[in-house]
Amino acid sequence: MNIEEEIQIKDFKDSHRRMIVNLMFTGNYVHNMVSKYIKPFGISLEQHNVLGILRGQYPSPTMFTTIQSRMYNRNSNVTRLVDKLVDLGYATRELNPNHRRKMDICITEKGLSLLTEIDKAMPDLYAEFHSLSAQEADTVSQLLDKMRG
Amino acid sequence: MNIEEEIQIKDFKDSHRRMIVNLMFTGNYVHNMVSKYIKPFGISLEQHNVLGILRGQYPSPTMFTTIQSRMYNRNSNVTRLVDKLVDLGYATRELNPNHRRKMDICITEKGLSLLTEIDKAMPDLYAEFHSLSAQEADTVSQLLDKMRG
DNA sequence: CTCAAATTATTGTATATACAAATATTATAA
DNA sequence: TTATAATATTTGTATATACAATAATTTGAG
Repeated sequence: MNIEEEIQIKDFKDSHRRMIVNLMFTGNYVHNMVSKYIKPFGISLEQHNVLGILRGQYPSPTMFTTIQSRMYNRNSNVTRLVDKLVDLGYATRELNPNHRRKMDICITEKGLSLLTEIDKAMPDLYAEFHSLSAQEADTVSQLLDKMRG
Repeated sequence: MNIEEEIQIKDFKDSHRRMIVNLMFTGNYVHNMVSKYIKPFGISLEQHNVLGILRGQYPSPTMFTTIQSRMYNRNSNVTRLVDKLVDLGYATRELNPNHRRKMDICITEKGLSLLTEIDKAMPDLYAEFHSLSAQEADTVSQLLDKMRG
């Protein structure tokens, strides 16, 4: 269904407006799809995003600002997301011994196992996006990168 | 900057994963850009979205489910967004006289004026997206429509 | 007609977003 | 060295998201 049908707009004034609306709508669409896959594992998409970043540095620790700069949504409040992950036993947080204003955030073994579990289900999720070919998916990525300038 | 540099990922496993991440990231990027344009007018992007839908039906009223189905984000809680718009004097809400379980939501004159004001600033906003040509913007829209199936 | 099902809107709750202010620590410049 | 600026994290607050539960009304099958 095209974006006009999807949200019942007769016609957009120009191509850029259509694209902007389409990007916000489709961003939410994708977010919802991925979110529904991750929810059953007991964490949110945003918490999963943080865990993935921690795994990328593992076994080195990561600090808050680094996590924030690598998230899909940089407005996320990393302090509170990490709080949750620590409560759940998926991450640890301690003061960096050399720079006492920095925090060392680390993924735990339990966190790594959880990610492994979630990874197993991922192919099923990605399969839902195969109405586009790999080439078309690449085209989308290239155009989005160019759009953000 | 491409998505790998943007969120510091060395390489994605495949084209579809890169696209999915890129869509979530870029959806947030666009949301933030548009949001910052609308904020100074005293309403949120989501409230603006509702007002636009109400204007589309004006002078006919619109009911909650119709608003919800046409929003960029369908998980929005329309009751509370409309509450806010009514408080601000941009919309009215009354029981539909023929179907007492439906509500008639209408944009006010004040709401229409606000939208007109905001529209005046829009070309400046859209200009920020012209790193893509109109053809490229159309290609993005077509591929997103196809992706959603 | 009557009762169950469907529709429409509201409310409740936990989490996330957006943004500003506060706090603590480290770096730097006079 | 001391004051100032920069960095890193936390906290506060208002709004929005996500989802489930409730309530009221209308529809429709029997």
